[in-house]
Parts: sequence; structure tokens; C-alpha cells
Amino acid sequence: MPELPEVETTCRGIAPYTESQTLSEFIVRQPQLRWPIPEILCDQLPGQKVHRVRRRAKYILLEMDHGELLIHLGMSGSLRVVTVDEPVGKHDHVDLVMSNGSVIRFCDPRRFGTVLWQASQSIHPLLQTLGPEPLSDAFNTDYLYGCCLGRKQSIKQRIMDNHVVVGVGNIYASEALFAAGIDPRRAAGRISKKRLDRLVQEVKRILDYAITRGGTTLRDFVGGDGKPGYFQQELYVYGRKDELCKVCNSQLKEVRLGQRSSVYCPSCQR
DNA sequence: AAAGACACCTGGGAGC
DNA sequence: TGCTCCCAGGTGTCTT
Repeated sequence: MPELPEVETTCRGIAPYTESQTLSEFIVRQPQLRWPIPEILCDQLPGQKVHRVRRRAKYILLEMDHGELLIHLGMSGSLRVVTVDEPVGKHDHVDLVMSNGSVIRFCDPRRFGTVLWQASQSIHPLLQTLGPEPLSDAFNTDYLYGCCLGRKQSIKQRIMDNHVVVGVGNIYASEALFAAGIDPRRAAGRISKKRLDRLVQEVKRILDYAITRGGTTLRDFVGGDGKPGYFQQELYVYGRKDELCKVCNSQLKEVRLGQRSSVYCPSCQR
């Protein structure tokens, strides 16, 4: 569920319920996530106001009086806006109870997510080595070309590396490479600048479009559904192994790159 | 230095 | 029905 568009949608979804509100209670039912939730937060957070919600890579950042709460949804996490009387589910690990009565509930069955704290005037180590945002001007052709120069690593693994560019997960990496006509296995250093330019444009176009569509599920999200879909019918290759290419009708193939499944069209992608 | 392997964890689906 | 095995949207860290 949580690729960058879903994280962005989540940020927009919780902002109206948290910004300018004071956090009245921080409830932790299961502190063992990817890293333990700092115990001190239960004492430290209540009373602090949430000034703004923003996103960096796939981290959701709540700017508060004395620092920022970092939330990462991992592979299976979600945040929902609920009311205090909503029954607590098996994997509902954390509640942010706001003074206006709404509750931001963190659910994460696989517990690969994170809830950490970044004090004012400091940058958490997890955020220090991140590459540029894919939708920013810093992610451009010259930049990506420089990141690929001399690299034997596959282009798919290259664009999924957070140090190169953030927020490009398995779904959108697969889709962008299809749209750009590039074989996901191709060595990053053996792709022309012109083709990398196409890839940069497609990454931006697809993420931007997905965010737009993610926005359409905002109402459901806020209503407590909490499961914005990723529009399966619009995917060209991801999850379509052995099916036919929507463009040329060839049978799609699957390979594994960096332990991740990668579906591609052997005819459209070179 | 770069690239690959492995780790964390639960649930769902396929196959027997 | 039920068991076992494999796979899944992420990403930091350890090993070659």
C-alpha cells in the first residue's frame, strides 16, 4: 500500500485533523516496530501543538513545538482518522489523540514501520542520506546521468535506491521503466542520457498522476476506510506476469532484481 | 567502493 | 480442512 503517492495522500488526509491542534495523549500498545518507539514520547508529546504535517521521502513528519514526529508506514502501515470510540484492532499499535477529539490511529500488521522523534535543530540519521525528491527540480537528467555513470547495477535497482532518488518503490519503478521503454535489467551506466531523460520525465509524470488519483480516495480515507487503492486497472506491468502487454500484446516476463520481482515487456523495453 | 544478501514481521494465497 | 511454503507496497546493515 504505501508507496509515495499513498504517503502523500495520507499526509493530506490527516493534516486537517492535526494541524493547529494540540496532542492530548500518545498511546502506544505495541512499541516494537522496526525500531522501538522511544518510551519518553508518552510523556514528552502530550501538550505539544502540531504546527504542520509534511512529507520527506516516505516519511510523514509532524512538526511540533519541540521537534518533529517521524512516521514511516513500512510495507503494511496505515494511518486512519477515527473517533475515540472506534474499537481497537489487533495491529492498531499507536494512537495520536488530538484535543479536538479526533484520533490518528497507526496500524501496521508487519511492523516494518517506524515512529521516531527528531528534536528541533537536528536531522535524524535516517533522513540525512536521502537523495532528492522525485518531483523536485533537483531530480533531473544531468543528476540521474551522474548517478548512473559507470554503474553496473541494474537501472531499476538504481532508481529504487534512496540515495539516488527517494520515493520510487517497486510499483512505480516498474511502471516508469515500462513507460520509458527501458529494460529494468539494463546496467545503469549503459543507458544514453537521452533515454535517462525520458525516464526522469516518466517517473515524475507517473508519480504526479498517482498522487492526483490518490487524492480522489481522500474522502474514503478520512471516513475510516484507510485503504486507498493503487488503481490496478491502470498498471501496465506491475503484478501482470505472464499477462499480455497492453501496448504490443507480447507476453510479459518476470525477473528478480535485488530480491524484488520485476515484470517487464521484452518487446517494448530494451 | 559497489553490489548483493539478509534482516525485521504477519497474513494471504497456492499447492498438496 | 488444514498444513507448508512462498510471496508481498520498504530499507538499514552486514558480507563479499
